[in-house]
Amino acid sequence: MDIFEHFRTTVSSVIEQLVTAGTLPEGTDMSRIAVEPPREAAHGDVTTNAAMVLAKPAGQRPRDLAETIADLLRRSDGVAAVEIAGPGFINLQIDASFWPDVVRAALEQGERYGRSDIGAGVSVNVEYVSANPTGPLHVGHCRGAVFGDALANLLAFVGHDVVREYYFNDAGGQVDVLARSVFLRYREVLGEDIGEIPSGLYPAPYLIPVARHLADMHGADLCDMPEDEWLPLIRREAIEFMMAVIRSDLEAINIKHDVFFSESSLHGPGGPVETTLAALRERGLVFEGRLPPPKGQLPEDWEDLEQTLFRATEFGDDVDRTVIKSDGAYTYFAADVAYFQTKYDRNFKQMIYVLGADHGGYVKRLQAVAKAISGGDAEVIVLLCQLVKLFRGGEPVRMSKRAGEFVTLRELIDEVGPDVIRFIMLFRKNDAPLDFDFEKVTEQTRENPVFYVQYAHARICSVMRNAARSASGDGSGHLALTNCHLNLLQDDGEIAIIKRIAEFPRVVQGAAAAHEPHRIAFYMYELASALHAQWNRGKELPHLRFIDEKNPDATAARLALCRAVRYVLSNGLGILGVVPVQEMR
RNA sequence: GGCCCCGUAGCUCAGUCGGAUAGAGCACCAGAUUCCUAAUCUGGGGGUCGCAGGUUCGAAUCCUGCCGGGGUCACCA
Repeated sequence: MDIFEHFRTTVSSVIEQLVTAGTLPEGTDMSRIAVEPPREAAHGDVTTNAAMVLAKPAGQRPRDLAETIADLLRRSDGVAAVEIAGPGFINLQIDASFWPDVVRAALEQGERYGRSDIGAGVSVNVEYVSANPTGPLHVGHCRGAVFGDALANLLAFVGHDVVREYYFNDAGGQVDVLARSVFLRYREVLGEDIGEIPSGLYPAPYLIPVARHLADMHGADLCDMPEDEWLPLIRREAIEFMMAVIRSDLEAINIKHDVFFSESSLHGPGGPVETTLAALRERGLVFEGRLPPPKGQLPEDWEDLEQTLFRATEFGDDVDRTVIKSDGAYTYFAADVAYFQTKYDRNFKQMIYVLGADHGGYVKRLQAVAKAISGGDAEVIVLLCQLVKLFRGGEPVRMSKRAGEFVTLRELIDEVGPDVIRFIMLFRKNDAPLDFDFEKVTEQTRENPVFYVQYAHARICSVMRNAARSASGDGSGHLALTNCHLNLLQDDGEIAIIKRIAEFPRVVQGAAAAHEPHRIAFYMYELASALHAQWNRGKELPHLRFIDEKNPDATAARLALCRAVRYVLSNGLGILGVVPVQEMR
């Protein structure tokens, strides 16, 4: 039950009548016609700009054409009144008999209400987090993690086949540094005095447990090995250990990936890196060459070296990108190219990369790769999350990554809880910066939107519990609720809630199309607001209370409405990955 | 210097593929609880949508230029 879809159809059929009548030319473009909720409730329930958009092809003034359209709309089903306003808006007032259908649809569809199939047939790969396995996740990873997860939920909700993917760099210098750092800790665990951790190695103590594990398994054996023997062994152990830590941190904020993709699996003889680059070389897109010096300030140690390059400029990038360094090693980007190829081979049509704002420079090269490999068949969508600034009581929290001092995601979860983190992170557009204050977000105050929305859900649950106990409320069963007299819901506040419910599918589709899960969070807030407002009206006007023992029929209808709201809250919070709590005390 | 993002109420932010009188929370002021959870609600004041042009029936939204803030800029991961 999407009323806007319904009335879009109504408007379309009216336009077709006008085409048949010759008022409008054949093949009139209807794509610019909007059928949507007006910004102001006073303007009716549904509004369309059709007359203004079609005025030119019709050769009429907007308001004159609006009159013609309005006349036809007046005769359509479900339309109670039609008004022309402003420069030519056509405002529809929906027949009161329509609203019960909205509630009924929400109840019947329940957990499916708001879902759609607009994404059917388009498989999407959403890659997010993808932090290196060299340490636990910290707050810097948090926003992208939550955003990516909610986006994946959202896309799945509208019918996409979604795979949630984590790409981890287990090849290259960083993980060797990790292994050496662990080796040092290992010797420390065995009783050796290692002194200060040399610069260039990871100083933080989170590696000690890995070292202890190694000591348990191997005793002191590794000390006697040459580096080229212990390094790969420790590296493997350390990566496995860190990935386990990362996975469990992610689970603690309700995030689960479908695929953990290893960078090193791309390397090796005959592997994707080799074959992908070879194929591009065949096409002349990978070649030996030199790069112009970088613009602006020239780095001290810049040298004009011959490298192996990917011809990114042919696909819209600013410069060609190195795939094999002057020392013969592959760049990280070379693995990226091969990685994209594997995604493309897995038949994804959209590859979404959720990255931090500091990776903005990667957008063009990733899109260039997509164009080169898929020829435009698959699309790379890069979504950048702005950084999060941490505060405590208004004071910035200082972090120094070099000294190993940073707030880990785990600490954040332990202190404020997953729901607060997720909702706050999603209650903002992803490309806007975010200040996160430990103290403010844990206060259960009115300025905390998480509790506001959860409270609405808890309130409904409370009403249900009370209704189940009282004589009038035995109709908490599903069928009893859908068969009750929903046309008794006539109070302005009740209608306002129903209108919100009616918007949900549209909001979900808009949010999905724009890749903006925050729209769901704001919608949740508005729906909660409508519910709280109606609750409070019952204080002054007892006959409007959800449970009115003198009026069992109205009570049954309102319980049905509550249940519908509960489904919407629960479905929406489900997309955000926030738990719809049943009780708050 | 090149590229990307941001600039909306005192503060933090929404603003639907361009729509009507630009919205919400906080803060401030005035109210609401014998009664379904006051973690709630009702009312009030508060705006040069950074600036200047352009596109059109119509611009916070699209285009150009400028101002201000942030990010990023060969072989690093």
